[in-house]
Amino acid sequence: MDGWPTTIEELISEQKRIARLSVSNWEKPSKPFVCAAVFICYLRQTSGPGKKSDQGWGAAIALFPDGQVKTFTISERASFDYIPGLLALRDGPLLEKAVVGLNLRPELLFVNATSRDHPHRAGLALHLGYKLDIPTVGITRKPLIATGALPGKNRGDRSELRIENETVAFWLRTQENKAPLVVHPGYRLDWETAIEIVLCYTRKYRTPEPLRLARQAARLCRAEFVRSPL
DNA sequence: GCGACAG
DNA sequence: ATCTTGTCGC
Repeated sequence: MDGWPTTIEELISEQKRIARLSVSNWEKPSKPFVCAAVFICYLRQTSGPGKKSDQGWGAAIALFPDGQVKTFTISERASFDYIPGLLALRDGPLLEKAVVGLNLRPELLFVNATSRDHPHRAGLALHLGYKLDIPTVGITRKPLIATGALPGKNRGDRSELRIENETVAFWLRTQENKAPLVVHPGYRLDWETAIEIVLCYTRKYRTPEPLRLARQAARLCRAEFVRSPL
């Protein structure tokens, strides 16, 4: 998509700019709303971190209040190597195309990336939300640079993740006896709302339902390609 | 200098 | 992200 930095220097400069933007907090609607998620997976046979030109599949899904699901998938080669802190160079354009392909404006979007837990306080969940002007919640398996003690063992238990004295994300236990995940308040999200939303969408599984469905869709798309390549 | 490092 | 092997649960 348009407007994504293409060099390390451009991205860092954009991250610094996005980090200091001031925007109003999103308020969770009192009525049911459309929630979306976007996910990218890659095909790679080599080991080690992802490289430029790896074939990738992006899937965006919208979950409607009545349970209906709308899906959009797209495949493209990676635009950059994977470099921690610079994920936007690799995944930004494809993530945006996938969400735009849904052809609707969700109230909220889950992204598999950090937000304030970032060297310049502008991880990809925040960046993508800003670019699309959609409130975002970032979900990752582990922090990027923030640190903090693990949460308690019960669903809903949480603990702060900080960079120096600043709280940037939270460990959150969404299922008892399962590994916690990291909740990153993204674009226009305050931490209380982010945690409330994640608990809302994790009644049955550890991963928020929209993100689970997007991951499933992306992997299914990849599997179909592997079965019969063009 | 060495290791760690969202996906 | 992906890989690999085993195990548990619906």
